[in-house]
Amino acid sequence: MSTSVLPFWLGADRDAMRCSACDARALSICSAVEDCDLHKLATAMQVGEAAAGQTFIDEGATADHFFNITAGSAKLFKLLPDGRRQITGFVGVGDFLGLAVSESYAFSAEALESVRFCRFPRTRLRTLLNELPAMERRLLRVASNELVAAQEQMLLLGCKTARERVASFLMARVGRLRGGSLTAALVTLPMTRGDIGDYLGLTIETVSRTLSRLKSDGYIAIEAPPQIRILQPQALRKIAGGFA
Amino acid sequence: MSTSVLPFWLGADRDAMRCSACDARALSICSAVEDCDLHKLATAMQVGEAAAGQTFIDEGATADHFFNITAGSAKLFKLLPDGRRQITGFVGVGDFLGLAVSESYAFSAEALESVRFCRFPRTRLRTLLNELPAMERRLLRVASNELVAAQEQMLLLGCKTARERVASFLMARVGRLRGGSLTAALVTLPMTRGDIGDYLGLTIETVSRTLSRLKSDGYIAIEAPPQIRILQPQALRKIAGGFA
DNA sequence: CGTTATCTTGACGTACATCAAATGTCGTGG
DNA sequence: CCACGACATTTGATGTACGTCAAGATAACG
Repeated sequence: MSTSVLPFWLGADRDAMRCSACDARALSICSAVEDCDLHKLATAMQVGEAAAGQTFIDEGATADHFFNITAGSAKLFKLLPDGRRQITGFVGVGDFLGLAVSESYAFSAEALESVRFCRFPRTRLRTLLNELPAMERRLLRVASNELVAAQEQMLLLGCKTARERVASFLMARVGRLRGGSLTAALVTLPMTRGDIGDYLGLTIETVSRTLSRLKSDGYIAIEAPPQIRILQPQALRKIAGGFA
Repeated sequence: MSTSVLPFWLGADRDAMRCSACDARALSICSAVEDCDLHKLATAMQVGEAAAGQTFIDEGATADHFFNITAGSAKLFKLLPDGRRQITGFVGVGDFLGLAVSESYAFSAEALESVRFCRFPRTRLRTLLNELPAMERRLLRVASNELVAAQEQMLLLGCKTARERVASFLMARVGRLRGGSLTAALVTLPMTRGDIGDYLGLTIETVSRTLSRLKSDGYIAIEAPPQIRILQPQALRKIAGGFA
């Protein structure tokens, strides 16, 4: 159901300019790299893309690359033998994938919308990090932040009610847009209800029902899909935090 | 309910020998530091301890130290306002705490058995890492491994049944002892059923019932507490993996 | 050896899952 | 532009795994 190699490679190995013009640079770990060092990155990397729905990292496969998303978004997930799925996160422009130290990838990645990325062979990364200590520092920061997010997600999965989970999910989406404004906000949900369910440890139906309930309670409004308007961010924040 | 400062400090700032004689050194990030550089660690660190049941890191408090466990074990957890608790992990000798980049700790830590540790001011760690790049590399490895473990735990909390969760927990305990032998193994559970429950997203009663069931099914034997004998590791591994 | 916390076991309740069907949405081709 | 089919979403009816409540049993402790 999921093995897939990339459709084609946009060979850009020797195009050092590519990095300096990259949309994602300001957001990604590459921002830790000085202009004059960019060629070291550019020569090691390959650019690729995956169409919506395509799996471009396979859990269990040999982990020979690190990925950096430059366009689009994707979902990361783990599977059980009978098909049960846990989505461990959604990633977008600037996000970094494949930190795992082990031999194989710990999760699969599938494009939500068409995704572009650049990837580095793991073999070269070790030497690359030695040459670019700022990048290593940045990686450590990224990993630490992800660890905090993972712990927050454990709290959600282990303790929270369906209502609190959905509220948490929506508020996390608001937070990633701007600094949690107190007024109404519009969030985009590029993933399906099924994806949200597998991320929150709920079923499609429960996600749908819970959203309907939040709507009828006046907390949110469902706009032209895939958008949702947060009508009462502060109240929703309280629900998400487990106060209600 | 939990604020607590350490009872006393075993002042050892100028004792550079302490590190080279440390029990935990081989297991911890300190193993990445050469003997000749140990004094850099020793001068920055403080040694402390916490009695069983004592909270020595408070979620939300200003995160001004990094911790390294040198003896004993502890549980890490997050709380919701109404007291619901998610234990995010158990740590032991050699484990490292406080990677969070933010201003405050993302979790609390409470000693299971009497704990000894050394801690480093966050302010000094930045310069310490610059002087000791091997330590930074090691930290990145540690963080990456924890990230993989966290994703595995999300799979557990989001997808697995009570039976699968408890089996996973037991097998993880076996794995940390030796390389998952195929014969019977003895595991020690220094935490209460309540702790296990809060770690697995279950109640005390469900943990107890599930253990009883695994016992009556012949998978495990309950020895003199706090020990459990794994009678059928391979079968339990399958249950943990979601095959049963 | 009493006191208290932890663990086990049972009876019952419930939040969410499952099953099922109606409704809505989108892409495709006539 | 509209008709059609495939799929996502919503909504309802029912089932169940696990939570809650309660009572003993066992172990830890001074």
